[in-house]
Amino acid sequence: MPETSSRPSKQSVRFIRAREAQACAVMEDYVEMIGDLIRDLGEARTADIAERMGVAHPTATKAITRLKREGLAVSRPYRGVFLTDEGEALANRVRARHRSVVELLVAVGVPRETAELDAEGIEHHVSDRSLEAFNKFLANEAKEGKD
Amino acid sequence: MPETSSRPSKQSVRFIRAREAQACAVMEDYVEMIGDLIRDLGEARTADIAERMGVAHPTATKAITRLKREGLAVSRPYRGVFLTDEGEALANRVRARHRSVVELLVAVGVPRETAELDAEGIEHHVSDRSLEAFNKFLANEAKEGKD
DNA sequence: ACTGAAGTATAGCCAAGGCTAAAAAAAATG
DNA sequence: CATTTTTTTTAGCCTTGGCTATACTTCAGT
Repeated sequence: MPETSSRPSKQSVRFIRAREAQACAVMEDYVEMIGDLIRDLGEARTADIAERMGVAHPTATKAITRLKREGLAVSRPYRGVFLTDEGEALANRVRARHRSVVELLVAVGVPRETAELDAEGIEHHVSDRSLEAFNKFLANEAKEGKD
Repeated sequence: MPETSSRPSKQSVRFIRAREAQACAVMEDYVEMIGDLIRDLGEARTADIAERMGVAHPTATKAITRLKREGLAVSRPYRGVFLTDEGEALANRVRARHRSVVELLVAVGVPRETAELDAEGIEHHVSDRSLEAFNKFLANEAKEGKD
């Protein structure tokens, strides 16, 4: 992995970071989706993955190949896809983060339906630091609502 | 064995939407950056654009080519880049949205520095609907803080 | 006015992530 | 048990957005 730049300017850091986050986004989405399918249907089939992700079947197959290469999933030809422990851990992290993002958006006044749509893109760029702040904010809201 | 394959997936919509938003993200970033450079330095040169975006010069050149094709910018070879009216309008929209996202993150408790970093990726997925909610929330915060 | 240093553009490579069309394997049906 | 239908994979193409190396302008300093 070659260094991106010998001396990144201060302004450039955030763009580089955003690009890195984006590079993980698709993998995160597939892993979460596979986790959902296994939970709901007992297995994740290529056709279902593709259909729910809104892509053509071959696109899903390619993504699964990358997932396997990254050690996040396993599968045998013409059989369902399953997550490794690492993949499952990622899926759970992603799912939790997704929920928090949706809830935060709703909490600040975004209509739930819009929140669900926007969260899909937003979530991949929410750092642990921001996520922590979101959860704290939500916990506080819940407490105040109770009084 | 539940027969699930006949059900058309509504979930795919949000992924398709997120992909569309992502496709605009790079263009939006370059347009905003060019606007900033023109404002700060009077012109936007390729080297400065590349340096601030954190990419190699040819990558910036390619992006500028796409911007010109989309009617967002104009330039003559070996000369600076300038925005069309459309490009300038986009830059202003993007800049305002960026500011709102940062302020919202700060308002819910994200440290300012983290907010600046995360906002860069998040902003491209914030719909007009969400943006409206953000601004309303911020205006309300400001008012309550004043009392 | 020349020459060398900056700055800019082009050529060509790569991987990701879309697509369609076609082949291959598995499953279902007569 | 053969045949058809469904599902999955493979092959091959495209664009985006990175990169390096090289070529071409422009500009500045003698």
